[in-house]
Amino acid sequence: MADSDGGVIDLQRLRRSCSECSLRTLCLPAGISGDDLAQLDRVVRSRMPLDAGDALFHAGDAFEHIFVVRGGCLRTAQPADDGAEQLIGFHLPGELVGLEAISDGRHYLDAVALERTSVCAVPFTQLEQVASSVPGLQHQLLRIISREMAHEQRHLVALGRRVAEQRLAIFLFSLSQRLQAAGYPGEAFHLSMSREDIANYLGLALETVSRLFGRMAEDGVIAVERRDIRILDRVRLSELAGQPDCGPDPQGGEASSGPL
Amino acid sequence: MADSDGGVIDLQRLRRSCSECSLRTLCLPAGISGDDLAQLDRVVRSRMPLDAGDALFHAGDAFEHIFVVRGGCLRTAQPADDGAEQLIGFHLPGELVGLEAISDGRHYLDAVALERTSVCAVPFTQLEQVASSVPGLQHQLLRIISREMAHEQRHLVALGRRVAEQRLAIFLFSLSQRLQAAGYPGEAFHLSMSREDIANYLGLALETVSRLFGRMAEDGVIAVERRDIRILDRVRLSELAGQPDCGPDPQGGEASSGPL
DNA sequence: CGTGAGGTTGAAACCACTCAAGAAGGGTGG
DNA sequence: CCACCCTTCTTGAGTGGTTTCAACCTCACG
Repeated sequence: MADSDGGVIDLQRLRRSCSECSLRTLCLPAGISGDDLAQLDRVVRSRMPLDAGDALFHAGDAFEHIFVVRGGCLRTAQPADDGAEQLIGFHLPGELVGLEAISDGRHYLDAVALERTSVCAVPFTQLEQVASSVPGLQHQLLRIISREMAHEQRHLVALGRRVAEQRLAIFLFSLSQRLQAAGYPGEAFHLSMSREDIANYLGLALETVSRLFGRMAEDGVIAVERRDIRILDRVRLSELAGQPDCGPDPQGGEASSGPL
Repeated sequence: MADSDGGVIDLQRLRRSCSECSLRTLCLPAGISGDDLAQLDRVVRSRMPLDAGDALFHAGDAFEHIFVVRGGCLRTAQPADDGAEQLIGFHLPGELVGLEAISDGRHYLDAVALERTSVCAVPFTQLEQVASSVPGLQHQLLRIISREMAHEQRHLVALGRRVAEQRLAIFLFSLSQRLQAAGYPGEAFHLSMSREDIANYLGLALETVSRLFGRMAEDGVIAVERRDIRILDRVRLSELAGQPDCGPDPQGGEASSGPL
């Protein structure tokens, strides 16, 4: 999703602090400044970028860090005995990964980069300590966690639809909104995940996803060229998704407007 | 789920403190004692029990409290324009409700009691304040939130299965484990939700759920009598669910064992 | 004892899945 | 630069599980 910057490893970047990060208003530092931000900065560690296919963690690994996606895209999936897996989430810039492992102290998901992806690692124990002394950080952490739950719940809504086209519409609509929130164009974007991943994510066969892309393109709702998507008719897409278009013109419908 | 105690409103009970609550080891007070627990106790408010069908909150309501189920069962659902809704979760004793509304400051789900249900209400702002001064509470709050995310993710896994029987098996298996965690028998229990709710929760038609109960009973996996369920063959149920039986005999399989 | 909500059961239609083959890149090595 | 391979995606045809529509049952309740 949205090109990670070039191929050269920029060591300068790895040292970049939260205060200089373009995602700071979305991420943990939101609403924090001065000395408090410095405290946070001291525990956050940038990591070397992951290449596509690289794992951030595996099921069974000890839980030590919360991760924040800074650029690129990750997928988390629950492996099954027979090698099958269920895709749990795609994670875009500004989003947190690893929260579900707090309670066990151990990951039960695999997290893998779908493209060149950079993340910040936040040692959980230290994060808790800083959050205790910086109420603004605690608040922002809870806000972000809540946002992640809302993402998951939209995924649940998608999977609950019986008609495959609705599921895909919800997926595309939600992805568009999340990309926009992360500062990328929401109308035209590149899918970093395969048809197979989308199918798994939506509980469909990959052939169905492929056919659906074709049909939605025929209908003029979207344009598809391999993994490049352009939303041509946002209203129709939101109708398919069964959700009010809370896009550029949020017309005050407070009650029924879903989560991001 | 599990009878809420009688019908008489026990005012004494409404004043009962966390330190006397049977759920305290599952709930926010876990690992907290003494003066810290007293601080928490001061902000937690028991509520008059809800009757079946009563709403705890509606989509559109301002978010002010986190709720903890003390007894009974709640369902949360996302309403849609056309009156349809997607069921998001069932909430058993010891579980939190309302977390997804933190980020918006507004609920977008409806929460309704499925039977006579008592809850504690925790004003969120005050909870944050106490959590700042009581690190153990902050930690426990994050642990519980993580547990709730794990519940949701198991729901995702269920909805991702293509075969209806697997979805129902995962639902029953998961419900059994959660009831056990809450201190109720996990082998035999009463469903407080209708077939329609289960179907909605699993993305199926209610007739399919009905037929599935019949088939699983024929196969000797469970016994069904109206809403009373008894698990007869836990191994076969867990196989259907596609998950190792992490029941009474957890055989050390760390990596592949799913969340609760 | 009527009534209605909730649940079961049956038959037919349909949508999505499976199996299968082919097309379209993208990468590698000669 | 082209040939080749491999992965990914598309497209087609047939099958089957789930949905839909409909009737009937059962129990709780007034």
